[in-house]
Amino acid sequence: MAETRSRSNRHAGLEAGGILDRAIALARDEGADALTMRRLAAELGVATTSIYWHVGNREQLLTAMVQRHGERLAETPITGDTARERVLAVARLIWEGALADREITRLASSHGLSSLHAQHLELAMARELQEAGVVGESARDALRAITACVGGFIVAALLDDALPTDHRRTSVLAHLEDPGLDPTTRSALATSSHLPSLFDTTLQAVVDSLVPADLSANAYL
Amino acid sequence: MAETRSRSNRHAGLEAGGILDRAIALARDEGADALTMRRLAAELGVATTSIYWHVGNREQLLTAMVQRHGERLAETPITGDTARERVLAVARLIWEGALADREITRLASSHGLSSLHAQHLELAMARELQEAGVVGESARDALRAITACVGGFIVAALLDDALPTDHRRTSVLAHLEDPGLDPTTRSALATSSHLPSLFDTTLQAVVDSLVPADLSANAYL
DNA sequence: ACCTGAACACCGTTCAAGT
DNA sequence: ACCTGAACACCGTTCAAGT
Repeated sequence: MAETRSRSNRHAGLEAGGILDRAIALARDEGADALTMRRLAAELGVATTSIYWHVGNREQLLTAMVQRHGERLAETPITGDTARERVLAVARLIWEGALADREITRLASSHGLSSLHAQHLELAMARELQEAGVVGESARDALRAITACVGGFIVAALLDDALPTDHRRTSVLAHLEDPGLDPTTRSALATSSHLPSLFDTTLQAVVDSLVPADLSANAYL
Repeated sequence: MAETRSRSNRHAGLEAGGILDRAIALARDEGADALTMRRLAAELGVATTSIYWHVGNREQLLTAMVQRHGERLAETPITGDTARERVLAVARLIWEGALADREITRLASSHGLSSLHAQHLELAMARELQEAGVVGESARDALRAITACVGGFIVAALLDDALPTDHRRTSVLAHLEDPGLDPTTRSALATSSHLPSLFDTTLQAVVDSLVPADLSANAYL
């Protein structure tokens, strides 16, 4: 589909890294569904089976892609004055990173690879939690709860742009007849929330309930 | 695979409802992946193409399945003394319902049908929010935030039993070398959280941040 | 070591044809 | 109106064979 391929590719110069980058680009540009073994091979100008030699089967390909993409997400530095703020900042980074490359996120989430995708950012969050005085099982639980909520908001956001100006609107609830439901609520359900700010206030509440307030507010001084 | 089929099925007595129930049972018993058009047809003792006549293509089949299953989930009565408690009770119902038939939930979530799945329970939550004095855009946002977090916990729980005693443990974080990370945290990360209680405390915090405390505590008196 | 084409066992979907 | 079989255009994967 993209490159011309010489009749006999005795040594095509393929390497795992290049294949993964092509796969990531293909999924990002043409959608997660476009990433088939055959299509990717065509994009690389190579026989389908060559991919198997370098990166293995489809599941292994997806895993390596998500892993690679996730490492890049964790390169952004974390800002914030208190450790508590930095915990929230990492949550925001996971959210923004996932939404920046939605197709990769979609791929990860539909194959149970979301935690692998956010792996490195979760480690950063573990460090900030520790700075905030949360360690051991509390840290594990806090991490689990925060990332669960972040993940939930991410899939909510992905669903929102899946049905853009579709008839069955943002909330399926909108057209479910119900007496007794306040008419202002009813009409509000037909509109969409501003997810980024809703994300912020909600995650704030979750973090506040899990990490103690002051303690190490100035741990760096 | 299941029934014998008479050579000429001039009138097999198929109806949409029966097909959907079979499909739900098949997915629940043999896993979401087992639900193919061909397999379902075999289960019904009918030609593959018959399904298309009654319920349409695969996407329409899945939508109708999830819809039907979701209606049944909403039959459980909601308990709780205050409206606030009942909001939380509905959240727990969504969580428990999703986990009771994981394969259906998996099917719904991987096809962007989660909100359709929880549709009726979300309506119930909207009613309880209203009882708690939350209406209009606040209700819409509260609903959105709560269901996002609930959804996040659900996929977290689904992932947990996807890798049961696998080597790459509950948290992929466990084997990510990091100096500076507290050893108690490090070893805690290799164990799994008790999700049900973590769900409760977290959702409690989310609900508390979104619905006012007293107001209609005894709205029923 | 690296890459190929052929082949296998699946998919979802369409459609003309039967009763 | 309801149901069928054949056919089409895809999949992922294996494997013997080439260089």
